Amino acid sequence: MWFFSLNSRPSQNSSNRTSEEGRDNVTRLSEKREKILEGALRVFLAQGYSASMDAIAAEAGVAKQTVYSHFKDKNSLFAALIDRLLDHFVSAGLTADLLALDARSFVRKIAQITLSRMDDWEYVSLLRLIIGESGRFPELSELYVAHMVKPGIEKLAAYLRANQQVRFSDPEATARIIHGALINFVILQEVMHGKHAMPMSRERLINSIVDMVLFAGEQGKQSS
Amino acid sequence: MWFFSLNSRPSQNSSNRTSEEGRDNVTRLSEKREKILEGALRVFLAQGYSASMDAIAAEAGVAKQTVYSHFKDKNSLFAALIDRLLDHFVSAGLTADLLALDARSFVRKIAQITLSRMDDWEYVSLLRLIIGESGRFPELSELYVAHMVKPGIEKLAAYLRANQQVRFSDPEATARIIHGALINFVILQEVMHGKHAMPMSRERLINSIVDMVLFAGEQGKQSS
DNA sequence: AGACGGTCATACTTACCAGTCTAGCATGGG
DNA sequence: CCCATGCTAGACTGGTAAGTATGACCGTCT
Repeated sequence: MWFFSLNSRPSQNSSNRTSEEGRDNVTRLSEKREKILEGALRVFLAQGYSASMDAIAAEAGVAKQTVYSHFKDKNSLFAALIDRLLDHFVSAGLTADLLALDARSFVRKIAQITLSRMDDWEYVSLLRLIIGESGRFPELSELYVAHMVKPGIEKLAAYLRANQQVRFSDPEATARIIHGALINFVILQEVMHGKHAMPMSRERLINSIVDMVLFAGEQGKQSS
Repeated sequence: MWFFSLNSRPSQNSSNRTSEEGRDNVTRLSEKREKILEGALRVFLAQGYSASMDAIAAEAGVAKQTVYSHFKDKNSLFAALIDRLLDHFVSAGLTADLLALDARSFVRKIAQITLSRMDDWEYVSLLRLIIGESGRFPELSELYVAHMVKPGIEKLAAYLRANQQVRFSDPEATARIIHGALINFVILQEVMHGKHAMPMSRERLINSIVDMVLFAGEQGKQSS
């Protein structure tokens, strides 16, 4: 039905910004576009795809016509926003310096980073939105999987596989278990509002994950 | 805003079915109600809460007025349906005979049961619906957590805690890890359509979970 | 000054949807 | 036979939303 870009990055519009001197003009153009995207972000994340274009325009402090002059229709705006959000959260992935850590610290750090997103209203709402719309907009969740989940799990698996201290019999599956335990904690506690019904501290979960993974990895070794 | 029942179980309607001889009448009443609920099930699960009452009536093969004669409004119908669905899936929980199994078989069995629901379109759609509407209808996800997740995790934790063969340092957290790894697998593969982008067999995940949990549990013991 | 382009407010068109209303049809019980 | 009850089809009301159209405003470039 429709299509998400990502990868195809026209930066702003396909308009010709050859000379840097057109800055004044282009800047103002981008400013509106930016305001629209920020308004759309708040409204879409709060109300889901059913949010009205009037509400978005109002939230952005912009006339509805302006929204339609920057984005073809609702789908385009939505797609542009999701692209942007995925881009944003993808950049906050695991960096090179983590790879130098020992296995125990590495897993702990990954877990802490993943769970720290629980506090990010935008992340929690994005998760809810993507899962919720995954029926109507499969491309959306596929994009999420391809750009956020798959790379994350693969990097984690690659680390586990390459690690010399500990031998993992199935690094890919182990990576999925770690990722699943963490993301599901976010979904359960924040997305599904389970933190009151079944509270648990992040540290407690992290400690258990670290212990479990490390013990499992030591199956062939003798270590205290 | 509105309210889900569950617990208040009027079985069918609160109507008096004292004598089995009123069957003819009541049966026909229930038949319509049943048809409506089945239609609503298909349409709500496929399209989300935004599905139209006309579509539901059409799918149920029933006049719209009939829908409104059995259910006050859209919310009531939706609530009744969710109650019904939660009821249905809750009953398929872990039974007593599982508790007799040794730890390894127990965890494996739990995992198999949980993952077997991946094939159930209704379950996958319900998961998507509940998460997706958890912003607009927090009661919905809280009900899900209270009636399906919490009991499941608590039973699992209770088994782990009581188990004599293996010592778990934190059974509750361990139960959450197992549950998270499993449910997240369902969400990733089926709800978010990730099975093509990142395929993995259930058996492989189950084996890793079982190994991981059992090794972790053996930390204080010497067993092959 | 005049043309242009982006923006704004507002109104409009078209479509959909929740919930109601009406009038007719079928059946079963008195 | 008649009436009550549940059902049906379809029209209707009121409200909301996507997307378009209009006309006015304003800074910039020529």
